[in-house]
Amino acid sequence: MNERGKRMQAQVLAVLRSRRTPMTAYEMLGYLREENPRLAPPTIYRALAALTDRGSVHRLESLNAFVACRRNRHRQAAILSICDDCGGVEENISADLLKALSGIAAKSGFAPARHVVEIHGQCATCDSE
Amino acid sequence: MNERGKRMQAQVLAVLRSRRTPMTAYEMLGYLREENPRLAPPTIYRALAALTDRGSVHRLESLNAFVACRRNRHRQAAILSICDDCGGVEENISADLLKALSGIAAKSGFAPARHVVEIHGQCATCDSE
DNA sequence: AGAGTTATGTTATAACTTAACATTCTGATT
DNA sequence: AATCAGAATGTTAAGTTATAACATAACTCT
Repeated sequence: MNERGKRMQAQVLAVLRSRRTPMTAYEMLGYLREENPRLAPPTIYRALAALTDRGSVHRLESLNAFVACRRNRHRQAAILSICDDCGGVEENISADLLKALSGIAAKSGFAPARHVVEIHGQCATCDSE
Repeated sequence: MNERGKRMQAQVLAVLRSRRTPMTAYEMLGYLREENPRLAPPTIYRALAALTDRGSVHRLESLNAFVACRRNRHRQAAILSICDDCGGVEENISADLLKALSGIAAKSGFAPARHVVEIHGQCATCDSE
């Protein structure tokens, strides 16, 4: 990846970080177009692919949306708790749980490569309202 | 739900069951249109919504696709192992693991309501090839 | 500066999903 | 059996999410 690539990824990441709730690619596109009106979806998706590969961004499969990682540098899959009321996302890491999940899949010989763990519900704040 | 609704859901479920790999809504639509050419997406999506509510069908969030449930009548979330080579999906149930996941989320006061657990990788057959 | 690589720009379209309202079917009631 | 309310599908249209394919521009290295 070259300087230019990093710049684009940094911009996308900055937009994502400016919010604590998930954004869709098209929402990001909206923001970034204020500065660069010619920006097109593929560019965003390419930056997002790089960022998620790197672990700086998590893709929320059950929302088709993205959040910035708040616990940088963990290389494992995160357990993402998604508040269906406020949209907030909490990130948890648990090597043990991931291992347990892999174990269950592996009982039949399955070789796990990537985990998707998302929990929908209400965050502490919304739950107490 | 009335007789008519059941019929449509049964048809959709039958199509899904005829395959052991996931199908998208449009693939199902393709099949069902052979008999009923006027069938439109909303009808499929409505049937799928009912079937997933009921637990007869699982939605694969990370694929935007659906599979028939092979272990009927479990009310808990399934742990779905998805083979990225052959597309096969294995279903596992583990109340303990789900509870452990909920526990992790609950540490911060999060109230879990629905779990999404999908594991990508290679099934035993594909892994040994 | 020039060659080769890599990323973005651009256009177009594919793939997935739902909104909104019309119509038809169903099942209960009289 | 005729009517009617409710519930589901039919239909049209559009919204949303994602990618293919090729052109162009930027970057890196020598």
